Amino acid sequence: MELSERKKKILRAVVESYIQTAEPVGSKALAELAGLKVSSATIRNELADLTELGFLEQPHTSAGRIPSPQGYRLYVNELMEEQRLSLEETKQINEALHLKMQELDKVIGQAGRMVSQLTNYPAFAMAEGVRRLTIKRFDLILVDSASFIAVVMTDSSVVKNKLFRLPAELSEPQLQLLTTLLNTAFVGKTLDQLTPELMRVAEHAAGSSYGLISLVVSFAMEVLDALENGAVYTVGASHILDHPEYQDVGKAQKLMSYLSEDRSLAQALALPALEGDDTKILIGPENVADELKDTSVVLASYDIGDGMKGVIGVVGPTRMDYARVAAKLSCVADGLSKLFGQPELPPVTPEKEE
Amino acid sequence: MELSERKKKILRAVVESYIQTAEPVGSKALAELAGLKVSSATIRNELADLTELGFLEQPHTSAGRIPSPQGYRLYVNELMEEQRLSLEETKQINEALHLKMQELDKVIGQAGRMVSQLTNYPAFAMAEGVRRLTIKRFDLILVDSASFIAVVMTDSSVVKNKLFRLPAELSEPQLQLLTTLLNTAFVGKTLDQLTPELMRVAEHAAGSSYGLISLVVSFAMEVLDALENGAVYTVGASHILDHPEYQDVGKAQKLMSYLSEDRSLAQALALPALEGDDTKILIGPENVADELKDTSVVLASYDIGDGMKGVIGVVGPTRMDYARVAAKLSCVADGLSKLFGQPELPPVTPEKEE
DNA sequence: TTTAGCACTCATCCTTCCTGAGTGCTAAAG
DNA sequence: CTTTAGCACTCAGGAAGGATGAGTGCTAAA
Repeated sequence: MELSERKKKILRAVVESYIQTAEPVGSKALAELAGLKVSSATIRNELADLTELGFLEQPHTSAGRIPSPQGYRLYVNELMEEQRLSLEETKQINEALHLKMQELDKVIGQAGRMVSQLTNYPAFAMAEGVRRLTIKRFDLILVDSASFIAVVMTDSSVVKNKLFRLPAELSEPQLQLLTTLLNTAFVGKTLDQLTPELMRVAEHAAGSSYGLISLVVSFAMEVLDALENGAVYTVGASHILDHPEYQDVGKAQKLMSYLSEDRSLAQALALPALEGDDTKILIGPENVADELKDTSVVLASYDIGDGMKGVIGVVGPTRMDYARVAAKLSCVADGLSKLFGQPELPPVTPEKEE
Repeated sequence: MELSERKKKILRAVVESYIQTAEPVGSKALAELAGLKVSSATIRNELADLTELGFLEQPHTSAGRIPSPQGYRLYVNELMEEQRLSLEETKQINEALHLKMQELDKVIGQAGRMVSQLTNYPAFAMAEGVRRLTIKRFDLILVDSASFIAVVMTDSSVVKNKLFRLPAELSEPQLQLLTTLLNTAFVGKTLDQLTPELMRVAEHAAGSSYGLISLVVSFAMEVLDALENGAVYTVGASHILDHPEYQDVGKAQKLMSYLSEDRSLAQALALPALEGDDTKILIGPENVADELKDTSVVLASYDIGDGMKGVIGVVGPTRMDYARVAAKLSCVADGLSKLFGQPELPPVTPEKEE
């Protein structure tokens, strides 16, 4: 059943007023606000209908109405005006993106940080490996005679490194040998293909090198594992205290500690994120995780390339400025996609001196 | 003027009880608790003296006493029993340290995370460069024909990398040339020595390579800059909500947002951290930063080697379990110092398979 | 110097009351 | 059939007024 035009207009007014003020909205206020030329009594009748249909709720008999999750859903789907960011803002975001994106594996975290700053909500960011990753290359760099750094690069172009110290001297040629060995024996293998047997064989070929091969390969395995199981970052959790729905410290604490459990957050949001491809909005009970049943989540995903997908999102009370958040989020996601998709020219700014 | 033995005993009892319960302590409770064979009236007299001397405070006339910052100070300096961690605990911490310490530049952050988990307070971690850093080595790794990764290693053995994309093809030999050029022209230079002129000269020697030299060197400069100006990490800010002194959301929010301003935190704590070398305790108003005037900070520093010093610490209400926190903190700091100071043998555990 | 006793203070809790925003319903008007 | 005015009703939230009890300071006796 379709709602009448007038009902929609009223519902929209309720949602938007409530988003702004966090106070239940009454019939009188609506009569002025909604731009309808009817009396508050008429509005009351309509409100009663909307409540019965499940789009609005009443905190108590003598209070105004607030949107129910269903109400928000309708609003988001049909009533909400897509917010356009000004060119100015878009530009700012993109500049910030270019500036901040340093190391590839930190992109995810930075993206989260940015989104949180932009929206004033807690944000999270994660990456989902769609395919199995492999090691693309090993480099061993001598630091001094007793230590070296292993640099491991995956086929998704993430580079990680670790310092190893050794009880005995190590010469450049030895290291060269090891590097070659590593590169021939282990490159192109997925995590499961890096078996202990393989390591034993390589170890043997290397002769007596204190089990270095195993050490480095174990490190590589950890790297692959971490990447495939998608690290999650949450940023700006303290922003939830900005919103009146979390004036109750107990509530705030519950949500916060849930947000800092990166694992569960990832599980709860991985699926929805990968379905659609534009921004996705999950309102209150639509979330699978119990802890999120009365919060909303706005997600956007972007392509990192090489079968990796990044997901960024925002968590907040159901009373969230969906239009604004969605706009910003999709701007960031777009920016990131472009950042990964297209070659980065030496930027126009000629030379940065400070 | 020295306090009498009995006064000290009472002060200590007040502090310890208050640390546990967060409730003002009354004379009657103390009479039983403090193990003194005197009546509550006597205690009352002593309490009155201690209050007059400034070691205790009264929230209001008919409440018990709570320690003043001065009281905590005396407690920490003279009365507190150094807490020893059990061997079990020490071992656990050290194991966790070894397990978690992956990439060198992430050590700092991880250390903070650990401390926060261990103490249930928000923690921060930072590194202070005592001397100027230089680049030790450049590596350029070809990803595909249109992009490469620059790996930069500083003389403090931190390795950072960044992906560069290019409008045109790039061959392995070209990259080799660039690498050599970078390594001859820029290695061993401090940040200020990497002048634009130097870059122009090198650029010229490289011929037409789209200004790649500048790009890579700029990246290196950013790395040096970031390292020297000590990144700060704060972790577990949400823990402050665990403590009753922050039931007031306004207060909690203020502290939280201060904690997330990494810069100011670093400034406020860099100095004290570098002075002493064991753990250092700053109580309430002893902090320079206004925002920390009614919180306490416990700090420990450790040597990263190569002129870098790491600082970890914990922030909490003045009513903090100083003994416990200090013990854990110094255990972690010791562990880290050892980790950096001594060669890491291939650990005893023969082979980790999961 | 210590202790018992007593009057006093004051945060906290509970109850009660009041106010006002907002409702639902009814009956008249359009 | 829809809209409106009017009115009785509900109920959260704040203000005001005790009552409670933990804890104090002081005094006078041991």
